[in-house]
Amino acid sequence: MPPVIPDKRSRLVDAAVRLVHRQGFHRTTLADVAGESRVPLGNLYYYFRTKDALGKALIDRYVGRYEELRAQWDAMPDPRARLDAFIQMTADNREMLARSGCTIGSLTSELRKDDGDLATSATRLFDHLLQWLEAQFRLLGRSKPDARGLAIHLLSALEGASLLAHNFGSAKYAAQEAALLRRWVRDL
Amino acid sequence: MPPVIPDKRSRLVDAAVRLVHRQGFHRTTLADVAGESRVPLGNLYYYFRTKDALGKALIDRYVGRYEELRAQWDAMPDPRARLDAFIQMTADNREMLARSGCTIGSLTSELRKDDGDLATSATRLFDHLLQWLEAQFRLLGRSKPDARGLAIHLLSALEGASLLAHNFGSAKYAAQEAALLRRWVRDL
DNA sequence: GTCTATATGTGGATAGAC
DNA sequence: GTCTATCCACATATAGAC
Repeated sequence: MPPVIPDKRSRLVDAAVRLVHRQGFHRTTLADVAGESRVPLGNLYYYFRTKDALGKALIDRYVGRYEELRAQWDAMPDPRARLDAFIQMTADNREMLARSGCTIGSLTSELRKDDGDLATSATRLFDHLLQWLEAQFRLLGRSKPDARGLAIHLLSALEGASLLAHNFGSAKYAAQEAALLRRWVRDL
Repeated sequence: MPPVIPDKRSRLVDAAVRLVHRQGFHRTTLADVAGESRVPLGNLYYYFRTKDALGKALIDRYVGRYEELRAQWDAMPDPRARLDAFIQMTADNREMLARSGCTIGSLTSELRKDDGDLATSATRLFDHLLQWLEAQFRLLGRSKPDARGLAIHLLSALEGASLLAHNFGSAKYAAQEAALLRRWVRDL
């Protein structure tokens, strides 16, 4: 049986994920994506009629990733352990965060300054995440507005720490803030 | 006496500040900047030989702004009041943050993905800020590593909240997180 | 479905008159 | 110092053969 080679569409999105994270969406050309995935440029247009279409597929890919992670976290019995796992992810990815920042954070920050549909379609990523976080704090007995505030605080702190790690090119910022937030959740 | 018209160089940087904040650096063309500041495109190159040179002037402008703010804050006798004023700035600017995000945060996040000098020159903005914050926490009696961690936490949370406000196009995220952080500083 | 060649538009940058 | 006209590189997108 030959090794499984992902279909071209997936390969294109895979390449786009890597390149966009490293270079940003606007600075990543379709020729870059075609080259990285070893698909001729003209052929790329068979799968994605415009660059925006590729952008949407990129966002869909992130949504899919998030749903997988969420399923893993939801398998844990304790909401506190779930939050801990969520925070730990930032510590685990600290080197990548130092190199290129948070995939979602930097993408939304970039795309929100555009005017087309892409500007709004990145929004839903954080929306899902915040709702899930809010649900965990509610399970810890917090009132609805209180839980919302804590969810925003936690996500803000992690996104900001990723931004700083990226700004300074140093994983320490992500690691240190993650450690602080883990203690914060433990003592809540 | 005729009204004071800022010299062309300043006008160009002023226009760049507005446009880059709204559209991002890469999507802001030199023609945009020339148009906004009513300077013919060819003439712009007399003041800035390359787009990167304009980018550096942009960063210098932000450094200047920050030094003015810092002088105001340092005039306050109490470090707790200084931190409070720092946080309050995010609440005051919440509508602007919802529209275009944090000027420094989104600029550094964008430029850090480039390879030239610009990528590193945006870094110093947060560096100055963190050092000042750390000094305030030290004045509150914290140990050096402790103060550093608190400074990172505070800046992270505010930058993350700005990112969320921008992502959702809603000032609430900035306002709510600022309120939470003011209570946090008060009770430290 | 695949791929080469190319059209089209745009943006940074320069030439050179004034 | 100022401004018009233009060059050139490059990125998105298309045409059309296979």
